[in-house]
Amino acid sequence: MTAIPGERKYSAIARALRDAIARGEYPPGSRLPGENDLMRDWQVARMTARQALAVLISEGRAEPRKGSGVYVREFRPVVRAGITRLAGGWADGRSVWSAEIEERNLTIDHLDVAREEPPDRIRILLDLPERERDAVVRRRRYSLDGKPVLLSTSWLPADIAAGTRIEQPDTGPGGIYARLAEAGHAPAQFREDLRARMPEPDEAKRLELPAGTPVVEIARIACTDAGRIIEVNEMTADATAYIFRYDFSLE
Amino acid sequence: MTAIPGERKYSAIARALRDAIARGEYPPGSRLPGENDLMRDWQVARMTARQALAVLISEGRAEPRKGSGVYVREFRPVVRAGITRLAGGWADGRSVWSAEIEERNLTIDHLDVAREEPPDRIRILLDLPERERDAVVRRRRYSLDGKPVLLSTSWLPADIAAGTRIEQPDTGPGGIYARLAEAGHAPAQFREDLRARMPEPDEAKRLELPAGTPVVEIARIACTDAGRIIEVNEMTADATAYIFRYDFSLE
DNA sequence: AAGTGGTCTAGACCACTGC
DNA sequence: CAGTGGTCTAGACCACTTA
Repeated sequence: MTAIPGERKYSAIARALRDAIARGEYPPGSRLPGENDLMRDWQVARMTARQALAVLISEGRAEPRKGSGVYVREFRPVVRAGITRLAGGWADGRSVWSAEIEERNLTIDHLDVAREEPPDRIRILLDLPERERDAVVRRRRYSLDGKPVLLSTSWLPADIAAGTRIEQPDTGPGGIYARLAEAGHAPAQFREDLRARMPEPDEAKRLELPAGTPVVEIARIACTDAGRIIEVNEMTADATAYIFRYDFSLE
Repeated sequence: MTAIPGERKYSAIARALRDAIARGEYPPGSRLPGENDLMRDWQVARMTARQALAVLISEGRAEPRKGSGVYVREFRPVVRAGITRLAGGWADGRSVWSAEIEERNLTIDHLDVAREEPPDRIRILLDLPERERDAVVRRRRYSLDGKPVLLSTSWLPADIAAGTRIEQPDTGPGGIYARLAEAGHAPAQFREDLRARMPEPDEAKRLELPAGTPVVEIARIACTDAGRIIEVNEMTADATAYIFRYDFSLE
């Protein structure tokens, strides 16, 4: 414990805990000293001990569980491959981060399909005609080993998707892109825009996110050869659950 | 102000402020009611008012300035195109988010080049020989309109890069990739792995991040046709400053 | 039933900002 | 110099988890 002149009490406590975690004294999943422990060990008031723990929580290093304690968080991300179009010669699995090789159980939790008038930003992209402002919307929630990790909302023009298997829960082999191709609107180009931010309160609830967990928002646009946008898919992912991978080769 | 049964005081205050921001009552950059205002208006103790403001701050919606007030945050991201290999027909600028069209001033703040022994994860990827464990490392900091937004650390094998213009601050036209190509190690494939997390304390300092700001970590690997990894670039970006864009076409 | 974190009060002093 | 957010104390009651 090296003292830093002028350092705040809560900050010194937080730093001591952070260092102890880094040294492996509190492995992932283990319980940290609680408010009462810190009050006793450091001779501080309750709110000061709480503030120290709040630092680690907001850094995403610890997770409070009501009535139980504050625990060191575990990170076990899966790789989501955004592009997989490799010319070979690329040794797979090469990553700076310890990626998950073992099998994980990624399932679809919730699925509903409807016809709705989309929000403005979607309507403009899909270029919906005046007489038909509705679109087909597919909403999904994905869970990884039982924990929700991804919310996905996919919009398609009704004049293409309505009445097809795209409006069924099970879209058949090849999914919606195969169905779009059969309907003469084969997707040819994709764009994914990513950004990270802190979650909205309702996203935090639906993804069961502890404090200090950002989300990654992905907007995927699919486009035909003719330049028509045939799908807009907005996704919100638990940032701690995913590594987003993009591979590309020159020629 | 709709009451929610059982809702906590701080939560109700936070929700009221959040809704007021959403309604435009407090535009980006404006000052929110302070601790003293909230204590008076809601008849609560100081810590309760603080907690309400802390909710908005940790959500990334507000930013405290010592001695001045709590302010609504502004978001003006730029688009970073990870891949730009378009077959045409793609109407550019199509995005779900209001992207920045206007010119922004992205500059390199800091730049230093050195020869160092890299950390293990890098050494393994670069497959450095036993007799030469050093690598050439280029560290950069980028600022957008004067605010630091990106830290970049690029590692290259010394047996390729040492003594070349890659070790100069100015690498010449085409940058390091052109120099690598001239040396017979043209990059042919790239991989970018992205993940979002809360910043380390020193990253928060170097990027001048207010609380509630995640960072995006990007690990970029460049590889020759022969399958040799010739560069590993680790970047840390202010998540509020960037939209990461990946375009790709089938065939 | 004991221990835990979550909320809340009513004070206090400090450093910093902006007029 | 007045107002602001930042830190800190010493209490209190509550809902929840765990044994």
